[in-house]
Amino acid sequence: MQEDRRLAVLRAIVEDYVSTEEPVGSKALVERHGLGVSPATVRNDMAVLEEEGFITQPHTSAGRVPTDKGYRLFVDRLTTVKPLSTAERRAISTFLDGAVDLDDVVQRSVRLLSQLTRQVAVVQYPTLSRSTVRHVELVALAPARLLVVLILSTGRVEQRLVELPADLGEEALASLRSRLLLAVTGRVIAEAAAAAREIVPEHPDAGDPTAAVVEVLTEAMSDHRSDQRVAVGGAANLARYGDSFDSAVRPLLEALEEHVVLLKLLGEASSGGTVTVRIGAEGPYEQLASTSVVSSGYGPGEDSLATLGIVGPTRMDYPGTIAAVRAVARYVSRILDEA
Amino acid sequence: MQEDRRLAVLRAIVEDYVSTEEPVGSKALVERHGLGVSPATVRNDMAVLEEEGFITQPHTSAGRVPTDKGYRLFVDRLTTVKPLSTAERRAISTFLDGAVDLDDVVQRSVRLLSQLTRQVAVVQYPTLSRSTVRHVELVALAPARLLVVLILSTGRVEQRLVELPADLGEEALASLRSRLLLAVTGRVIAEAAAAAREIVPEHPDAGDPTAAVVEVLTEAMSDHRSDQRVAVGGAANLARYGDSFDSAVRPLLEALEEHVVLLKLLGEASSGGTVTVRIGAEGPYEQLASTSVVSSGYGPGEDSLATLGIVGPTRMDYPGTIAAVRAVARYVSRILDEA
DNA sequence: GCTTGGCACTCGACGGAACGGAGTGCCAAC
DNA sequence: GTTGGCACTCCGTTCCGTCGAGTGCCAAGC
Repeated sequence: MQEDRRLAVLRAIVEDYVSTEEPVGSKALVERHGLGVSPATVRNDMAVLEEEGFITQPHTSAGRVPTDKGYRLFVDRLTTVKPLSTAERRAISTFLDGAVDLDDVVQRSVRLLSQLTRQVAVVQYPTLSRSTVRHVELVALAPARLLVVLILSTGRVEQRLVELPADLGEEALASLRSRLLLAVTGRVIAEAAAAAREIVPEHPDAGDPTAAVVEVLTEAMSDHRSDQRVAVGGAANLARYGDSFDSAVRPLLEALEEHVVLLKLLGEASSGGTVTVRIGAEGPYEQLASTSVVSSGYGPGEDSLATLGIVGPTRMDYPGTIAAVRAVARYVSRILDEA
Repeated sequence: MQEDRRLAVLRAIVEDYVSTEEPVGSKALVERHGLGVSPATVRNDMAVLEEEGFITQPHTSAGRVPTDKGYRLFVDRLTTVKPLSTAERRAISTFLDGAVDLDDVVQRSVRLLSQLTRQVAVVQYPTLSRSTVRHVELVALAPARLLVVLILSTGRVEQRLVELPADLGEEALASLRSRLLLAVTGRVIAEAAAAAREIVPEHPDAGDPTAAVVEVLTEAMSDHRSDQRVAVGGAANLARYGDSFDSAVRPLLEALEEHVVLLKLLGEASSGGTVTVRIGAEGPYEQLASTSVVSSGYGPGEDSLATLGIVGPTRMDYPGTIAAVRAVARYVSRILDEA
């Protein structure tokens, strides 16, 4: 079937271009891959592939380069699963097993991902929104100064300082604490926030602390700032771009500073451990038209609490990258499961 | 005095080279600065300056470029204090006053510094070592699972999970908590850790939690990992390097990933708000021979808890950068003072 | 004793011409 | 449908030649 061979040619072009970074010509293609046909035949196939928009030539009489559409087809239909090497597997487990807390897990994941893929890695901190409240603690730092500590099922701890309108006695504190606990523990934060707002002062007077504490607590729960935290690593890998500096590296470096942008790039946490690939101009930012994003949701159980992934040039080793992202996402999920 | 004029020439060379990025010649120099002498005279001065090692020419018959030694002299003796514009002052206060907690202060400082100086900014999180323990809280998450929360005078909160050998009753928990508080609150962490280690189990048996808790707590106190946390921002400014990519940007990007390296670069926190400038090869890393570091200690009161600063090319606007770093360090210190 | 104008010289940057090579498209033959 | 042949197209490189900024030196001037 010519159709099959054309796809084989496309695959070969993608693979060659990814490894050599140079437009690939018909002759080299036949030599490096055992296609069993002559360069002329490949040229015919290439002409068709170009007509269909899967490849282009940078200029007449140069080799061919895959287009976004070409990469898309390659990723969707031509990718053969590339199992990680045992060395890589071992690297993942030794790297991540040493983590001491959530923060550390995220930090290590970023580092690991960037080293495995040799790309810029981005890991979103687990979102608050779907997590539950494990505990609330009120700590009196001074008579009229309270530290509110909120502990979530993901292991994240948020703390806020509250200045009270008046001094607070031991028993008032204990009472407030127990009522708070009753209202919020075990609940998903959205519900917990609602329940907290239901709490009314026991002795409504000017000095009652309830309102102040509840306000701070619900504010901490719905604080979207914490939803948007991400860790970034491996920016040094950008140095490999070398050429195409202004067009590719500069906007990417800028994007890396804007965590909001990064989150949008990573996209919705695809549930169930599926890896999402967004190629070039498919993404929402014009300036990042020559970068691709490979991302996956992660989280304990079946849930996807957050997303992690890498950002790199459209010309990247998709099979290897996808395998690495998937493996890390799974491993991190497992760690969160255990915790 | 010719000596004075020579210094004026050096200053002019530095200023011109910093703003134009090109070797500066005698003629252009006389034109742009009102030196009141002829190019030929300037050439003679330049020859002397070159002989003394303050400037070089990239190649014969090109203009002159300052050497590290030249920048050093410029910074030490020729810098006129350059007050910040009111816009900049306002930017600093509006930017930093909105901070909600320590983490936020650090994040905002990095951002602010990188925007003010248009360089890569680095801010070290306040060190634990000189801070005191404000509070310790033990939270029973489950009968045999304890969350240890350590609150320090800098506002930093460290938390650790402890698995206990056996279940723990209410009163045993309360007793342990109060004994801990007595031992550690108000003390500098080194002393606090020592005091904590003195605590012996009340009822020494296999199930006693004291040992486990104390171990985790002292470990958290002496954890140097937290000493070494830094925030980095403004890497996008590296894009302005453009030329000299491999020689300058790549090693710097790599250094930015290695927080240990960054800390070494920032150097000892110079106390008392003095700004330290390390120029080119004066630094400890060969690969960063063409970058300079401008840093300052900061912290509440007279202490320097940590360091902040910027990293940039040796060819930078030293007066402006020094002013910005100093201003930010002072402002951050003031904020920490108030907290 | 500096300072200055003059002058020959150096060397990189820039631009155009020539060349080689990789790659293509097309066509006729199989 | 495949293949070999062939003319053609450009790109990248190299090789000048020119231009100009800048220098160093020297002799004259203040």
